[in-house]
Order: sequence, then C-alpha cells, then structure tokens
Amino acid sequence: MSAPRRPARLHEVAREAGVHVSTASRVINDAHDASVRPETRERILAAARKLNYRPNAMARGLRLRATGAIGFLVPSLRNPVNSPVARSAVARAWERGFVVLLAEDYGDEAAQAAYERLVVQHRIDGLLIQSARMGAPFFDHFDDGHVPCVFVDRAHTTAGRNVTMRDEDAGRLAAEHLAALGHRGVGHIAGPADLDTIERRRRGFIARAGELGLEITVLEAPLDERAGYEAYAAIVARAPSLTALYVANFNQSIGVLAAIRAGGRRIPSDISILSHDDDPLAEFLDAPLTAIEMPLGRLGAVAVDALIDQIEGGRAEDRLLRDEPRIVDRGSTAVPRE
Amino acid sequence: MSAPRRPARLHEVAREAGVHVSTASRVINDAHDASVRPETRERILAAARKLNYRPNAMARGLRLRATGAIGFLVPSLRNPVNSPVARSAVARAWERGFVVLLAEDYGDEAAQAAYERLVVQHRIDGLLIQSARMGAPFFDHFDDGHVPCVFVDRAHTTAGRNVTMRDEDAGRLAAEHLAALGHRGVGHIAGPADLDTIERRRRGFIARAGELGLEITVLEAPLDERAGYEAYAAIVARAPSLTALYVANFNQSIGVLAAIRAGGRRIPSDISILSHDDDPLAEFLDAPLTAIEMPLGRLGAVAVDALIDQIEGGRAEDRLLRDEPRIVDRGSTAVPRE
DNA sequence: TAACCTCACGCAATCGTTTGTGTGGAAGGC
DNA sequence: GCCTTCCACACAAACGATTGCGTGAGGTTA
Repeated sequence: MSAPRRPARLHEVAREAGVHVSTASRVINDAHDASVRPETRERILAAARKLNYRPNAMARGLRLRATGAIGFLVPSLRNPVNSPVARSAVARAWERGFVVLLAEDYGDEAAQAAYERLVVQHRIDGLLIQSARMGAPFFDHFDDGHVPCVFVDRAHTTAGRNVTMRDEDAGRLAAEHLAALGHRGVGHIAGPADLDTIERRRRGFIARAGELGLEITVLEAPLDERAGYEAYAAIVARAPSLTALYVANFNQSIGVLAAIRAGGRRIPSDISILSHDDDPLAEFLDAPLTAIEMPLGRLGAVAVDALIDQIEGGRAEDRLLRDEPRIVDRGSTAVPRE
Repeated sequence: MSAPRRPARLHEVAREAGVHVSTASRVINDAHDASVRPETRERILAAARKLNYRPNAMARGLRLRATGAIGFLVPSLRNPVNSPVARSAVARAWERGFVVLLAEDYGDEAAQAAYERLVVQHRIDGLLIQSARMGAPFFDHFDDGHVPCVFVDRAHTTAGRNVTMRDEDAGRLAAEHLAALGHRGVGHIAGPADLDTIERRRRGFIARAGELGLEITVLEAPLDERAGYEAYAAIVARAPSLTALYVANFNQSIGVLAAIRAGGRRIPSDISILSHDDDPLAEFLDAPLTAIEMPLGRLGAVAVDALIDQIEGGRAEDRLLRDEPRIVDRGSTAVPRE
C-alpha cells in the first residue's frame, strides 16, 4: 500500500499512536528525549512512518521563528563564473537542511525589494549576498548585525560577515607570471572599481608589478564581452608597446580575444593573454586561454557554511578561502618576441 | 524618524488604530472592503504605514494554505542557455508577487528530495520543472494533478501543464536554411533522446530534410563542449562528404568549432555550421556562429504565468510560444563549395 | 502509612493571520 | 414609539507545530 497522498499532520500521528500531540512532537523533534519511554517512542515513530508524516514548514516557521530557508542575492545569472558558486551554494544549503530563495539584484531598488520580501516578511533566516556593490546604501540594512548575512566575494565594512578568496594574491600572481616570462610592458583590463573582488585583483597586480619594475597600464571596463573588445583597442592605443595583458574577467577575455583576432595579431606570439577566472569553455577557444583559477566551486559552500553557522550558532567570523590561486596554462601566454 | 526595526504585527497596527485585529486584517487584505467605514480604513492604513507593517509570510501561509512561493527545478545552472530562462522566470515571479525557491536536479534522488522539501512540506504553491527527463519515474508525482506544476520546454504526458517553444519548426527551419544554400549532405548532432526539446528539433529536422530530399546523418551526443568536439569526428567519419552541420545545442557547437579548427578546415567555406540556441558569446568566436534563436527570454516568463494562473485560477492549459524560430546570420553558413 | 520524588505523559498557551458569525447601535418603516 | 434592517465592527476559532508546566500513578524513604 502506498503512502497516503496528503501527508499526515502531527495530530493524526499522535492519535494513531494513542498519545498526545505534544508527546509526538517531542519524539519527532528529538528522537533521544529521555523523558519518553522507548516503547512509546517506537509506537510514535512507527505511526509517523505509516502515515508518511512530514512537518508543515509554515507552522514550524511560525512557532519557531525560523524558516529553514536562506536567501541568495545574486548579481547576474548570466555571468558564467557565478554558476559554480551558485551550484555549490545551493547544494551545500540543501545538505544542511536549508532551502534557497533566489533573488536577482538588478540595482538598488531590486535589492530593496528582495530585502522586503525575504527578510522583512520572515521568509528566510539569513541572506547570502553575492552582489554587493561597494558602498551601495541598501547594504546598510545589515550593519546592525540583526539579520544574519554573508557577503560572498565582496568585502563589506562590517567585520565577521565576509567570505573572500585570495584575489589580491591572484593579482600578484598575474604580475609574477608575466614578469617571469620576460614581459616588461604589461596591461591590465580591470573591472568597475565598485566591485570589491576586482578591485583587490587590481591592487595586487599593481603592487606586485611595481615591485617587479613592470611598466603597467590599467584600464577599467564593464565585465562583458563587448566591453573587453573595446577595452583592448583603448589600452593598446594608450600603450602601443605592451606585450601582455592581464584581463580581470572571463567574459572580457572573450572580447579581447576577438579584438586581437580582428586586429590580425597572434596569441601568444604577438601578445600574451592571461585571463582571470577559468571556465570549461576556455579550452575550446581558438586561442585556448591561460587563466587564473579560483576556488569558485568551494566559495559557495564555504559561504553557506558561514551563513548557517551564523544562523544556528550566532557566531560570525570572516572567512578566507586559503586555496592558492593557480595558473591553468593553455598556452595563451609566452615569452615576448624580441 | 525612521521606521522601527522590527516590523509591527497586525495586532499592533490594530491597537494603534483603535480597532480589532480582524478589522485591520480586512482593510489590509482588501483595501476596498465596503463593510468598513472609509475613515476607519484610513486610520488603519495610516497606522500600518507608521508602524511599517509587513505581514508575516509564515503566519499567512499557515492560515491560507498558500505560501506565495514557487519552486524552480532546474537541470543545471551551468548551461548558459538556461540562464535567460531562469532570469525571466525569476523576474516574472517577483512581479506577480511570488518568491522563487531554487533546486537543482542532479538525478532522480535529488528531484525526489526537492519534491519532499518543497511540495510535501508545504513550502511552495507550485513547481516549475525545467528538468524533466522523459519518462523519469519521479514525475509521476504530478500526474494526478493535485500539485500545480508546469513543465517548461519539456512536454510531459499530462495535458495542460506544458509550456513549449516551436522546436520542431526550428528543426524544419534548419533543414530549409541549409537546403536553400544548396547543401545536399547534411549532418545533425542531436542530444540525448530523453530530452524532449532536443528530440522535437530532431524530428522536425529529419522530417523536413526528407521532404527536401537531403541526405542526412544524425548522431546523438551529450550537451557539452567535449561531446560536441568528439561528435564532429564521429559524424564526419560516418559521412565524409557532408557539407553542413546542424548542431542542437550551443555548448556542443563550441566543441564542434574547436574540432573543425583542429582539423584545419574552414567555416563556412569547407563546412557550414548552424547552431541551435543563440548566446551573446556567439558573436565573439573565431567563427561567429549563425544560430537559430529561440524566445528563451520569454519562455521563463510564460511558464511562470502558466504556473501562477494554475495556482490562482485553477485553470491549466498547455502553452506554446508562437514566436517563429529565427535565424541570426553571423556568417557560419554559406553556399557549399563545389 | 504518610510524605515525597520521579517517571511519562497530557494540558493549554502561543506564534501572526484570516474569516464566519455575533452584536450594539443607529436608521428606517409603519 | 416599536420592530426590523443594516451598518460597522468585535469575538473567537481555526491553520499545525512547540514547549513550559501540571499531574496521576507508581515507587521509595522514614
């Protein structure tokens, strides 16, 4: 006989087992509660199985003031580098018994709407924020620390709520890699300065390039293909002699590739390209991209752990993924031609 | 003075306005309720504004047996063609006052877990399923029609719950486009046969190709770059003389491109490539891809509308996006060389 | 055997809303 | 002036679970 369609309420389980609903609740909630006789416990558990009992999340949430849900505010579902983060975040949340509510942050009013619907209406226990533009006024909501939240990959002012990777080291690594190959004039296509991650990469790159005596040219551009395409022309115009380029973002790199191709130059013989962020696609491009791989697959999981620890334990601490940024060499960087 | 941190409960609004909580509820719930005096209504609304009232979603859900949330079961967050669908679905759901719970379908046990957590525990009012593998036993849960759901881009057996695009027409269009250019021997790299969308494209392509007298070769392959890469070699081995290829999926196309490049052939002079699904990336590849564009951006929204109409109105009807599949010509198809 | 303690559970309030039904008072009809 | 009607709101019971406290039975101790 299959389980009944409508899952039973606790009340019915209790009746089936011949006990009061409160006793059933205790057993379901804590199977080791010493204050209930083993034999009774078994009767209740058997009844729950038989009737296919499932707690009603709404009722539980109302009573416990806890929803078992977290919100995930994501900058854009389009950017492919976000998807491994999202995947691992969702997977980890489910493992830990939480469901995930998704909201996309198109701008401050969208973020505000997400805050209203998710936090204020008590739909979630905490919020994972991947989209914090530095200084956006919206994020002040969280400064008082009353709403559990985690800023993933974007350091915010408030301590104890940030999960980051070694972006600055990635920037330094980029400078080192290109310098080691013998490049002297190196360009960096960075992203908008209000994105913290990107900003850290830039800082690391500039600092290390300075130590190594490189002549660098830095240009900011939006994080999409077209912007990368145009940025290439712009940066070459500013520094015609540069022999290598560190590009802050995978999408931009695609555009840069196209621009170089259009200009008739060859990678890496005419110019070396080092991309940030790896993607399975990189291998199949006409110039397979050498890229700095970041632990994106772990980022989401670590962020979710930080958030849930904050929700359940009340402890908040910044977390840094210690994984070394790693260069995946696919041949788009080489010794400069001289 | 700023709004108080903790949003007020209805009870407090009522006290502030000097009425009973039930009256406040009626006003909040239906601002046009004729059974309450305009002056009282105003007092209540003013109090609600002053105290920054927000209904508690848990309490509401418990009482109404409706959560204001929908679930979104997605096959893979990695595939870029899914992201416009997801974006538009989430955006439309938010517009219509619903929040979205995200679950990823790694396989039947994951789908089962999603069903348990979302549907059985009453966390959602309906489920959007983008991941239905044809014939997967899990989906029988929905056959009885008790759980509002919509199968997006995957026709299921149950009538009234499917939202699809004109995939069969897209397949036909592919055959026509290539035939019109003068190709005779044409290959088609299709996807796994248990994916309904892909299967419809294949059916349309084969049917129309037959009418046009093309000699076709069809090969099934998984929907990723590497599979596309390998499928190219395999299909050319089977039909060395084919001059054009219709590829069922954008990711596969990337792999096909790489394989052709590796083999030293040129697009489109040696071989024409017609990809299915368009992506901003296509423009920036070394062989910008001519692709069949589907209304993916509307698909998510229409699916959400179908689901919410089903939830709110009880009416279920299949929906077909009537948009004609459209060829975006970027030059990867041409007249075959003689 | 009376007082006391512990065991193993039942009772009832509570979380915040919604909604069917009750009710006091004013208005209207004769 | 009395009865009816209706207006405009109040009362209270749900929705399904959790939890502090109460309590009867049985056992122990003095």
